[in-house]
Amino acid sequence: MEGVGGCGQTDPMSDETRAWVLHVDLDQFIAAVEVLRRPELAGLPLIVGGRGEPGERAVVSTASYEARAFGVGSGMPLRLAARKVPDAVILPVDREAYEAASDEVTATLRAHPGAVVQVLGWDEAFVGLSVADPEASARALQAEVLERTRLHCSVGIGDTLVRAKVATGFGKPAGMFRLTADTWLDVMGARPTIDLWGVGKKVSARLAGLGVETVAQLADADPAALVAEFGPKMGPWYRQLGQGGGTAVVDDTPWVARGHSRETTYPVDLGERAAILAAVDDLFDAVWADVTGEGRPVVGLTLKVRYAPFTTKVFTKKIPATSDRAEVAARVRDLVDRMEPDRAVRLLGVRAEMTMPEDAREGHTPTRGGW
DNA sequence: TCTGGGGTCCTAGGACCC
DNA sequence: TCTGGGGTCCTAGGACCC
Repeated sequence: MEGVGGCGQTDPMSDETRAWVLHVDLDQFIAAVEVLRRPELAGLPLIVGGRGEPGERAVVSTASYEARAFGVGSGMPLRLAARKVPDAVILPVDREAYEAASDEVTATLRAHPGAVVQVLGWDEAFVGLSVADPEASARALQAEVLERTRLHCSVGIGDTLVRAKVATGFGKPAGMFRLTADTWLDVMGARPTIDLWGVGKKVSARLAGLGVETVAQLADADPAALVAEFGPKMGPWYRQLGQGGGTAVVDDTPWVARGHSRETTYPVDLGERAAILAAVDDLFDAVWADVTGEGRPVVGLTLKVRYAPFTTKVFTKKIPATSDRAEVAARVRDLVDRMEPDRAVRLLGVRAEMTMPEDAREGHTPTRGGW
């Protein structure tokens, strides 16, 4: 991969064919899907979240640009968002509609000649391509997605997954941006570490405690200090992240879920044990349906409890692999018995972990989250 | 402001074994 | 006797992502 006859410098506009990572990210995905099926909403402040009731215990999934202008963003309590934008159109989350639109986009990307596609979520994917002109490929992908789904997307172009993912932010909306080893520190070096994919509030604060404030400082941080603070895996990983490094290989291994879960925040806190047991049974029914759909035995269970107002406890239990519903239900009941009695419950969650097939996602990218 | 739901992966500490 | 060291498994908690 060294430049043939090169003198150490690579021409950023070289016409040499090489492997590129393109990160395709749909703009305002959920709001855009809603506008497609209800064109009269175009141009209105639109908020999607929960069951679409402004007073409920829920948060904003997506806000349109018009609503964002009022200071509404993802993750904000729906109640607060409704107060900020009294005229907003508030819609319930419609997972099936978004999944259907998402599948269309994925199919479009996969149909692109030579594309290796790794889906990250409803509205984004990595596309691996060996080409000479990645911007031309990005334009082509945008046109193909727009033609088939009427949705706009932005594209980040990089020589690693991390650089492609970060680049996308500079291409929004509906544009593209290239970020490589040559340009990474020029563009990102002076920015705070929290701008990195995988660094949140807690980690950026701990980094600041080590005197590491910027991406450039993280890229050059003392490896031993990072290991001491974050452990043998995450320490080296954060340093590499500061350099925009990591894998350049887009992995299209089919997704295999490790588990399934359901959780519910109740509009009114649960007090009676009978009500709690009934609620856990409902959650378990839904989880069991997902698990049996996979056809793999259950090997672990988790019960999540939020006692009002906001103390969360998690109880976990490994169990011998089984596909016997009554058996698993009995183990769930064991976990319920660990709950503190006589405490009001605001949230309950049930999760089941399944056996993993051999070699599934083996050696996959050390990134975390829903992908 | 008062905090959803569905995921993944990492780390620390204790138990247990050799 | 009054003390090792390593490995593995399990549980609980934390952090992050979309």
